[in-house]
Amino acid sequence: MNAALALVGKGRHFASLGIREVTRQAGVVPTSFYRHFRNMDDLGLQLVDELGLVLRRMMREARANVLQADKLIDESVGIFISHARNNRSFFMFMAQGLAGESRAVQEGIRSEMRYFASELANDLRRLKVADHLSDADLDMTCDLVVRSVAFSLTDILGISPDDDYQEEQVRQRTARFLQLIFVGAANWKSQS
Amino acid sequence: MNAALALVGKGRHFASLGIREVTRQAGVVPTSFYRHFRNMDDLGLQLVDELGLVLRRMMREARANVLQADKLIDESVGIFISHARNNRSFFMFMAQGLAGESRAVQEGIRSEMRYFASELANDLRRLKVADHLSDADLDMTCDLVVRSVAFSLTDILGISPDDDYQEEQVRQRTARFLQLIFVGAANWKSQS
DNA sequence: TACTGATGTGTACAAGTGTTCACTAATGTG
DNA sequence: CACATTAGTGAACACTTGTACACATCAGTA
Repeated sequence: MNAALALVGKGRHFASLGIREVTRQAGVVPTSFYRHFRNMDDLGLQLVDELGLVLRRMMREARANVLQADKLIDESVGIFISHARNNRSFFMFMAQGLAGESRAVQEGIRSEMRYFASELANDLRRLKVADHLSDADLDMTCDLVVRSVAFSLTDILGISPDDDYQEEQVRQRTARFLQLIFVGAANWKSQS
Repeated sequence: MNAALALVGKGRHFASLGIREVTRQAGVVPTSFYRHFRNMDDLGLQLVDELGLVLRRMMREARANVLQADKLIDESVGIFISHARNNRSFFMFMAQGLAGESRAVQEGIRSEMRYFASELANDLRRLKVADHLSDADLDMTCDLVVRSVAFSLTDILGISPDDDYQEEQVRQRTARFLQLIFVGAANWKSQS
């Protein structure tokens, strides 16, 4: 799994990886592959599971650092970007998988995102921001937030890892997207 | 190019296509490939160019049908979805390319989206909605709109082409995303 | 100690891969 | 008409690919 991630991190697309290629990168003979996975799709699915762990770690860190609703957005975006930086390959895999060729992987990632969005909604309920929103509308808002941040992935991963200027640009743009969405949510009339 | 698109439409990922595979689908001998393209990346780039045409056609139709700002959102989302339906393979290619393995294709699609967003901004300026927004803020809003719609691609393309119920769900959700964004824009205080 | 389960190794094979080269058929222009 | 350009052909090359099978190594347990 690390070998596959490493290749993805080097710019390869997961869908184009072969068993031999992965085992070669892992420093192991091709046949060993079958001791762990039935095929590449299977490996992809297990990567999605690990991706879930990464996202949960990120969420935990965000909850620990974002104490008041004040700097919520900037802080969260910052945490997200630094995680995307430190787990570059994982997030690349995620971005690829959203339109990948394995339906199962696709659905897995989608489901991780839904979970993430629902947890975000819970946190916002707890923080008592957006009390005027119905549950459904809050869920929708969080869904849109998660999607927007996820889309920013393609921005972040597209720039060189040490281009601090461009990274700052992405950070600001993403934060403003979220601000725009939250302004929308604040003025949203539920059941309109 | 049609052969490649056809394979993508069948669920394959562009990055995993080979020259022989494409020429086989095209009913042509592998060597013929080199008469038209230098390699698969080259083919991808030319597909991006054609994608531009598809998007422009879509924009033209939208401009013709959306006369008043009244039903703007619902109408536009409808047009988008019907185009995504009729050019399924093209939009699949687009969704894949955003995180594809060819940096050039990636950049090409990104640039088409930027162009689309800027045209949208111009249209909105012409319609005199959002007059209170600075140019930069309107651009940002349109960028977010285009991203959200683009993300919906993965929703639409994920469902079976004749599942009308799910398609209607996606249509409504996408429309509500855009409404939320526009409510945000309407209450946005520029240069805040 | 002997056994078992998990992991890794070599060898093998049939099929598929990208790319080359010289050749052919059709097209439209001078 | 002759000629150059374009698109397609077929054989050949050296690799790479997925997968199967029998075998080796090691950990831990009874």
